Amino acid sequence: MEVSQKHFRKREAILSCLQSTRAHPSAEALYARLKPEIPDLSLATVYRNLNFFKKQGLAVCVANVDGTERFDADTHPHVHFICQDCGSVIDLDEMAIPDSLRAAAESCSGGSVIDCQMNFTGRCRNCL
Amino acid sequence: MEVSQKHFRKREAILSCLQSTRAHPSAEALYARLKPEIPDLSLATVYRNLNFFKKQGLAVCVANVDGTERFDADTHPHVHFICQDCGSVIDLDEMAIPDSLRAAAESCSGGSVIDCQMNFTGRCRNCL
DNA sequence: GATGTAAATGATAATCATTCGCATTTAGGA
DNA sequence: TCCTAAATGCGAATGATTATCATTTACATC
Repeated sequence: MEVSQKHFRKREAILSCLQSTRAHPSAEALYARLKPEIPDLSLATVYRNLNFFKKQGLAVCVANVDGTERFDADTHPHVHFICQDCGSVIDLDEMAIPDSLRAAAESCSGGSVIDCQMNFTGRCRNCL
Repeated sequence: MEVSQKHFRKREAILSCLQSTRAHPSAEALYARLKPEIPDLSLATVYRNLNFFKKQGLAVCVANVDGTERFDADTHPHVHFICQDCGSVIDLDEMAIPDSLRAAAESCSGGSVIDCQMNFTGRCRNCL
């Protein structure tokens, strides 16, 4: 059991790890979280699979905090709060992005909208 | 006149270059635009001054496109459209971000909001 | 005009996140 | 068992950004 687990796909482990958190982890954070249970995991695999998930619509990059991309398995457009001090990315579930905005953006830009992100930056409750 | 210009501050040149465009340029783009008229300009100076402008509230980073930060001298929160194909960042002036959202974000998050950005990604009119 | 000082700059090395190249391993079918 | 395509590990390469440090500039004071 121990041994056979090593031979299973790591892709699923990475995806379920991303799906199990609301912390919007970076690639490095996912790697650090998985490494103890999957010792032969490579950071490159995490990056590769995150790109794969993006292409497949299983994950999105919701923000770039201090030069590092942050990911979310919840691909439904929603609002985030990003703390400039501690770098945490928090869902603001109570705030919805109305679908009407997408249509408005398309008519204003003349292009086709694929995704939307709305991020507030500031100082979070803990850092205040 | 030609010669003395070289001795004036480059900071103002960088800022006015940023203020004169709506293209949301990267540091490299600003550098390329200024280099012909200011041959002894260093890319490091562009980066340094962009950080300075951010601290002073004279500019903001509105998006990170393909790993490159894009800047705007218009610090008033407004909506952008980012083309996944050509990487252009376009203002959607017709779409306003109501001030009420900031207050809502503060009450939802419990933190203090400093800035807000709302970006739609997709394919622009030219690339369609 | 000479001088002192703090800020600004140029050039380049260093850093850090991310991607690439390639050999190896795995999964799953013939 | 053998074959093939996909997935992976490892380490090098890349590219954007920052740090370092010597030099230059602006500007006040003598």
